[in-house]
Amino acid sequence: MNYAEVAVNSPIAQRRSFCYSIPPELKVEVGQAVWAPFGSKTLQGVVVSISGYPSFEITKEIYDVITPSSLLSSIQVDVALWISKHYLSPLFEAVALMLPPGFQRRLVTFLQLSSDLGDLSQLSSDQRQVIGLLQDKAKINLRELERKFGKKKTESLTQQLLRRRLVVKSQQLEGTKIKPKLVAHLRLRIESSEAEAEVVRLKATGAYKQAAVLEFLIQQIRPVTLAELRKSVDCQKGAIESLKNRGLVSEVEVKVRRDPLAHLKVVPTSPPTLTPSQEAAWQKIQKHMVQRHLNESSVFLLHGVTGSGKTEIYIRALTEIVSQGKKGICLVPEIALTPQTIERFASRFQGRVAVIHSGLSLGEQFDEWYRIKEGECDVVIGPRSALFAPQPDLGLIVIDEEHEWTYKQSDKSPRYHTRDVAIKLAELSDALVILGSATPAVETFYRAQQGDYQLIELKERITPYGPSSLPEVEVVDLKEELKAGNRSLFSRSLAVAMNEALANREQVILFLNRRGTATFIQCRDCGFVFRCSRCMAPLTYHSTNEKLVCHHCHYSGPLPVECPKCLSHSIRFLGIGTQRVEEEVKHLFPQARTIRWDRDVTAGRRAHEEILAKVRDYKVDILIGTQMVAKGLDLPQVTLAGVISADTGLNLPDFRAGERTFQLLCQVAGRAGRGFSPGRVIIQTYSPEHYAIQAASRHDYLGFYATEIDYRLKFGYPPFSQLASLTFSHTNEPTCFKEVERMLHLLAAEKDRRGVPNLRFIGPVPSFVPRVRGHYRWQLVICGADLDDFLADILFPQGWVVDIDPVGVV
DNA sequence: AGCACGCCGACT
DNA sequence: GTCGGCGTGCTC
Repeated sequence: MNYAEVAVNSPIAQRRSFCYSIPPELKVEVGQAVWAPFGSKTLQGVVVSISGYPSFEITKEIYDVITPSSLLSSIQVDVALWISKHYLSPLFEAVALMLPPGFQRRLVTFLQLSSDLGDLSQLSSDQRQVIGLLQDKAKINLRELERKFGKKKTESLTQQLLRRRLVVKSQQLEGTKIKPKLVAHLRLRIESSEAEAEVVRLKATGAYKQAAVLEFLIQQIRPVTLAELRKSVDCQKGAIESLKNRGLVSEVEVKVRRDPLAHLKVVPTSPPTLTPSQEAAWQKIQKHMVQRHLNESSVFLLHGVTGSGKTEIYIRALTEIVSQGKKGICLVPEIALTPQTIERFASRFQGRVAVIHSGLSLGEQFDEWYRIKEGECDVVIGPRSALFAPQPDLGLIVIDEEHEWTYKQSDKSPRYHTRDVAIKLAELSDALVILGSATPAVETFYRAQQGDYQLIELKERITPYGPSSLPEVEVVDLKEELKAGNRSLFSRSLAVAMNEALANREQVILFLNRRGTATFIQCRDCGFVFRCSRCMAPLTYHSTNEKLVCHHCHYSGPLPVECPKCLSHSIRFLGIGTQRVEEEVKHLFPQARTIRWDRDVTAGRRAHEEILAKVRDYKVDILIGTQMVAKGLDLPQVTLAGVISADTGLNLPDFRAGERTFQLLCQVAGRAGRGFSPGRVIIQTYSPEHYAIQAASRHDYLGFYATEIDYRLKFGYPPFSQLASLTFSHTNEPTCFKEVERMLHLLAAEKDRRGVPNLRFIGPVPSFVPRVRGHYRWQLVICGADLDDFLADILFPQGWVVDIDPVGVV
């Protein structure tokens, strides 16, 4: 008898697997999806290991397999186990990252009348109503009753009726959400020689249309769709019908692939010639790819400024791995997953590219998943989730813009970091990793300096017009502007530069860092800040509908006329939004055509594309936007980039604030001057002496890194330690605080008991957003050398969110 | 999350 | 006495 360790889809299973015996008639392997009895239900699960001995005294039998073969490779299973262990996430959630789209199906509970209806007297009116409903419908979904009576009420009602044996419960599996797409195709039902004879006969009787259809089908090797037929043959439905009726052709349902790239016009391109600096970088990587040296790291950090041609190196490396009979995954930030990027890869790996992103329909995702699993894709390209594509024979993982914070999944469990999981996956697959960035994360660069990764520099910047230097950056001190009596959003330098650019018919980007407190509203007299009553987050003013909006819970309310605290009417919009900037631009430069690019404007799916096209086609002079404009845009005509205020991000209570600001400013600086004319960048700030701003103005990554790493060492922050953020949320604030205190004492006691050195606790403090949807949030941060072992046995009750290696506000 | 078991109040 | 309330504990 064999036994399987199964990760079951139950919230109580948490980080454990459960042991089941494998009935002899079932063929079960690691990575396979199975139905397993669990308590009173049957749940979906995935086999994580198989052994000849049970790990539990009383085991139940696996009920059935869900799929005939494995869905996850054994390497993927190992990665899931690692994710669950390292990020303290439920095992099934880690496994679920790698399951095909739409895999998870729930059990639906139904209620129906029992066969012998007993005593119906002495029932309450609600109970009688339920019986009445069941008499009408025979079977009723418990969810429907919940909608009618509410959750609590339904529970007691059903329990009463069940106990009286008036009704019985039954469970049924929710229908599949996705099916392979079937399309009607036409094919010949007779031999082609017979069909030829038929054509002659049809023509003789004057049925030219039918004859034409038949002639067309004779030439086809495989069944064709009606649409394909109509492209070549002009025919009506009647002609096809009569051919079908006479048994000459038949209609068959053929499985077709929903192809997300179908609309792209992909022209095959040949590799461009590399610049000398690209060539040098590529030689180093290629040498390692062709002949691996065991003492050299298989992780590369490709450090190259914006526009230095990193993408071409990725493509060369992917091509090389494909030529070795292996496959690759290329991860890009979601925002960079534009049609241009996809086209570029698609044209180099003709028909062998799979794209995964949130914009795809579930059906498209499903089809891509199985196409990848079948080994039909040399390269999978997508955002962080593409790392879990079922790519067989994985040889290379590329992570572009490695420092991007969106590579960390923070909003839901598992709270994994794509870079760290990718390195783990590569290690288990014996694959290579290329991390690329103009501004590598401090942790990454540190590891490269330590020799854990191979550092490859790409120094030269190239544009479509040849090599170019980085734009000249001017830092403007806003304190000086105030002294000079300039109260406008634009410093004198920026205003002059904008005027010049507009006069030369050149384009301008205005960048706004809107994180933190950029758009709040304050009373001028008493300093009262308008906040959301549910979340305590500062409210944002939207001039389009003259309303205040909470960006956390989407509360929306009218604009107040007076301060609720001091009744003053001097209410002022502090901080700046893109709307405010646009208004001021329109006021100062009435002739300029402006466009805003932020989350509010780009609600639609194609909005990004439309805005980009407008800028490309010179329909716009000034582009105003938030973080989004800084990322991945290649707009050759832009010669001036202005940062309205570099400070907002600097003042966040986060040890990475400096790093984040530096990265953003470098990205903005990289936007200007990618074309013909040299670019120019103006950074406005109240702290011009700050090292992040100074270094960014000199395009000096190494200078920034040197200062930053000293600071990290001095305060014991990563990479010299590991962090974990523990957040507890509760509707009652004292309860919330007490629980966090309790946890702190528990952890401190555990630290002493085990004698763990170099472990410190920060907090308890209210979270950066102290209240969300009526829940108070308190936070505890742990900083230590190795948190995996320390946290492994700590029990976190309901309401705790544990984020290992967090990014963002810590 | 559900469902069992188990221990106390309002009834036949 | 019993029916039925919901507190505690378990699910391979």
